Amino acid sequence: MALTTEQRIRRAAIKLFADKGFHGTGIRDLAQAAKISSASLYHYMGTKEDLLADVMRECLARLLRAARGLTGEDPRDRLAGLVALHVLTHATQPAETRVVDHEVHVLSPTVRRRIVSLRDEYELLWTETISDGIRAGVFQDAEPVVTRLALLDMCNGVTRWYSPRGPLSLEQLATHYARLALRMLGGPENDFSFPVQRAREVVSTVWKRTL
Amino acid sequence: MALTTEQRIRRAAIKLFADKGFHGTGIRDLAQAAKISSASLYHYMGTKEDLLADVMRECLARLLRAARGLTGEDPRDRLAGLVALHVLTHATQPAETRVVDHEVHVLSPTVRRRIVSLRDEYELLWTETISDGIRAGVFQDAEPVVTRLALLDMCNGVTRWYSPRGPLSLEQLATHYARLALRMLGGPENDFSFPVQRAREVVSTVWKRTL
Amino acid sequence: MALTTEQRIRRAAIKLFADKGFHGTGIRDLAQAAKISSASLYHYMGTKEDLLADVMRECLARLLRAARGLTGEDPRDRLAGLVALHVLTHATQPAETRVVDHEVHVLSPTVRRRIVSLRDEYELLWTETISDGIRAGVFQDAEPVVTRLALLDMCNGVTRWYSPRGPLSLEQLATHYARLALRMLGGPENDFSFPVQRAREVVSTVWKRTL
Amino acid sequence: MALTTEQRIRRAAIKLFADKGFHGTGIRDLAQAAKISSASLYHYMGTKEDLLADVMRECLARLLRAARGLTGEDPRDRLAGLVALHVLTHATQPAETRVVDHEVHVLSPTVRRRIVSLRDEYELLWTETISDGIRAGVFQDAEPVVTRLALLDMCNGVTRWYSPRGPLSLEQLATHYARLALRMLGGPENDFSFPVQRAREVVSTVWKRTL
DNA sequence: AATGAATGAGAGTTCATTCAT
DNA sequence: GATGAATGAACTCTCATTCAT
Repeated sequence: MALTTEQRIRRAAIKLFADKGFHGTGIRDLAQAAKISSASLYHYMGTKEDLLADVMRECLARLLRAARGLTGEDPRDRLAGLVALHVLTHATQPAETRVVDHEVHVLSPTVRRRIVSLRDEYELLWTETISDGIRAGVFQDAEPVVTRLALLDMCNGVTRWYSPRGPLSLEQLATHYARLALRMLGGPENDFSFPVQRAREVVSTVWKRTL
Repeated sequence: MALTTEQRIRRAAIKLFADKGFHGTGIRDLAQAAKISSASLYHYMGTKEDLLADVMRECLARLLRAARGLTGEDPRDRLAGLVALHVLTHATQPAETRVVDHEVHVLSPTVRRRIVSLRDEYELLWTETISDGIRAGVFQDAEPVVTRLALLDMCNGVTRWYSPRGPLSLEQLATHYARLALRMLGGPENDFSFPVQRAREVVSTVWKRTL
Repeated sequence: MALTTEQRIRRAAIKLFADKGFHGTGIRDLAQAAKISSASLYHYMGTKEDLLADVMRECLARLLRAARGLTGEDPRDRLAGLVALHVLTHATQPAETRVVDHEVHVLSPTVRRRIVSLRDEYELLWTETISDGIRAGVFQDAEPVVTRLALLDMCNGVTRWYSPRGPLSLEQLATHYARLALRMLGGPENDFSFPVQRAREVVSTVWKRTL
Repeated sequence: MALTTEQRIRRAAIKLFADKGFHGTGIRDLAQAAKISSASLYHYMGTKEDLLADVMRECLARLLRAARGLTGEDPRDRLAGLVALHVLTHATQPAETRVVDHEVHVLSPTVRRRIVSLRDEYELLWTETISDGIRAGVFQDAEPVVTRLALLDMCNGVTRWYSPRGPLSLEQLATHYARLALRMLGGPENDFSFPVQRAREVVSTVWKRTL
């Protein structure tokens, strides 16, 4: 049940990149945290940038998979689900999400493109949901593109401050954010039947396997 | 009217720290961008960290000054004003705000404390405004602390994507965000009389002098 | 039989610190003299100061070990032995002794304390020997503390000028200094039976292994 | 009565070179201690090395002048005088003598030659005195050259440890060293009539004017 | 007489990475 | 599979010195 060397490296990378940033983390820091020599790191990874990209890719892939796992015909339910998923992911995987959200700019252009396109794929789900809602008349918003960005930025922020030891449970957090989102889109705030508990399970499943 | 050396250094620092991050920016990069030798940099600054802290301090001070310049009895107007100010600042000073928002973690504890306390002072204005609105019954929100964080995160995001060459004018942007904010706080979205134009002037004035 | 890298570094440090002083010796000088890159130096040492401290510690430890290896009941013989040992060490290991004698002041307080305490341990042997001699009535001296300092300073000087190609053999040098010391302490100059040859062997043994 | 700028610079140089060594003292340290800007330093001195050489030259010149001022037909008296003078100088001008004794090796060859030749001139007085004593039969020593070196090294050491707040007065110190010297040269220790008080006056006179 | 501004060179140290073992 | 050894390049920062004002 002990972690494999590869997993230890990824865990170390996530923690350190999240805490000190990519440029603030040295190869020796990684090696020490992963309990191997710095030379041995290079058996398991390409360059330091490759390690970062791998971590990002895997995290985004999981988020995307989770989001795709969401069903629901009603756009309000789908949006509430996306928000809950996103918020819960950021609340329970703060290190991973910090890396994904904050370190894109250090990637070289080629690598960055691949990561960003994954992110775009994910954001497309939000875009579609919002469009569907507007088309169906359940959302009112004059600037859906901007609102989508505002929603995502708002939800991303959770990674920076949420603490399970704080006053809010994960359920309360997710529910509150879902309400905020619906309000932002001009819908009655409680008009969604998405079971937040369901989002927790999805997040939990997707992140069960050690990265 | 040409920039002084000190100003060139600050401009260079803001641009480079914003683009490549603090750790991603070398002292030689700064020197080159400021068109002096790297040794000369040290005539005008202490350490690289001092330079970062100076920039952050000045930016936050200006934001705080602008926010304090806002008047308005009605909490809805005050909130709309804060949002407009924040969003316009992030839209028109993207480099400065990126540095302030993203590089706090590289500061050493002592320096960080001073910067964070400035930020706290600023956020207190938001907290008070929201409280006032709830007390006055014009806002409805069960989690005002969380909502304040959500609001700020949402507005911070603007720095990452807004482009004056995009479809939205600054006025439209600010107005839209003010509406979103009011919606989030359970108020009728158009129920504010804050003149966005006024916020533009404040921002413009505060940032007129070269940093 | 070739020197290891670690030994080459120590030899280089001793030679250069002795010739040009600690501050006068650059890390690149050390690297060049040790025939490795300056980055590689840091595989084998901590900081430049650590390297200096290591060298000093080892040299003092050897001197101390040699001095403790001296026997002799008669204080005159013991003093003659200490003088011979000290002088021969300074004559045959001029670089090492110069470093130990001249570079203490560059050490940071913490490190300095450790080095000085080693030196104090060594000087205690001299203090005890002089006290014994006075108590036994074979030495006459009104200021034994000062005289001990004078003796040590006198013997330290040898490192600066002795040359094996000069007119004095090591035996003559050691014998002469032993006589001077006994004269200083008011004893008949030839009244000691310490075999200088014995001191040579001790010194030789202690310094046989490459530092 | 305040010091001139030139004097402040010299005092600063002496103090700092003595405390931290030539290489350990920066031009900015000197400027700060002399209370002028580092650029202004260069109005009063040539290079940093020139400053060191000037200080050394002046110190040695004063020592030489003092030594030449000594009279006395009897070699014992003359030797006692030289020792007293040397020891008192080192006890009362510790910073100056430390610089002169410890920093010769940082001088470039050309400059060093001039300094060393001054030193040689001074040491010649010792050599002659010892020779005279041997020729006159009042000294017995088989290795007068070595003994002269031993004497000087012994006396130089005083600069490192003498404190006016210690148990020895300057008179006691000088008298003790004179005795040690005479013992080393095989003369009866008290067989000298040189008034140590006289040496104090000479030293005092020579160093009255601020360097 | 005095100095702020400026700099090329170099300081000690760490960087990510490679490779022989 | 693992690592000690090695390095060129780069790091932040300080050096002694010059010069226009």
